[in-house]
Amino acid sequence: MKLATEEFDRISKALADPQRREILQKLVARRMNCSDVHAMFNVSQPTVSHHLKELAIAGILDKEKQGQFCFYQVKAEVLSAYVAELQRRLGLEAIAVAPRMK
Amino acid sequence: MKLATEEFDRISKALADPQRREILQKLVARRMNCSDVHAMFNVSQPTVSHHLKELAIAGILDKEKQGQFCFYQVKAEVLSAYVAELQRRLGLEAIAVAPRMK
DNA sequence: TAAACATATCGATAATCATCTATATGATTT
DNA sequence: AAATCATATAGATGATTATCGATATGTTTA
Repeated sequence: MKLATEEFDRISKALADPQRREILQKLVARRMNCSDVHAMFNVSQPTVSHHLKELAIAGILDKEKQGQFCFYQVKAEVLSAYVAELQRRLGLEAIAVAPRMK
Repeated sequence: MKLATEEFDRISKALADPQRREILQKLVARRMNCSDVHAMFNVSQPTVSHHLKELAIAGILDKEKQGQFCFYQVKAEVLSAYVAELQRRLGLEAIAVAPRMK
């Protein structure tokens, strides 16, 4: 999966706010709805909703409506693609460690 | 090398501005002084100076004064540590990373 | 159907920040 | 010593944004 520069920059921005980063980390652990997230932090419900929207727009969260609830979960492929692209731009090479022959 | 949360967040912010990210990418390719960088972009010299300072404060650039010139170069270990920490926080499989040979 | 609940949107505000011009500081050169 | 060059700082401005309270919208339950 290849990220365009605008997508890459959007994700970088989404990760740059500490509150939003913390929310994202909670969602890495498990899929949650908005009030679940809200219960974990000391910010208002609209603020949580806003951050979730930003993360979703950046493409790193999936939004799934179930009745009155709205579940969010991380899109691991996008996160992986982001990190890979970041490594490429920073000149860091991923070293694949080959299993030793026996 | 282990990054504290404040250092991690500072780096995330430093990477979040596209102009600053582009400057950083140029410095990944080679060590440069301020006017070299300035010559590559359409922003004023003070703006370049500001971005270089932010990157240095974040700990991802090394600043070395040589006479009237001031050379900046990336600190690959810090970038590696950042990416590793990012992967950890995003729940991505940590793979070994190393600075590219030059 | 009315009340309660979950989430999103609106509009406002304060803080942050990217950028500029002008200028200061310090080093080299003539 | 004066002029020139490299970089940093000061101060201002406009844009972005994190946050809030109030409210709208849509869903479930009593």
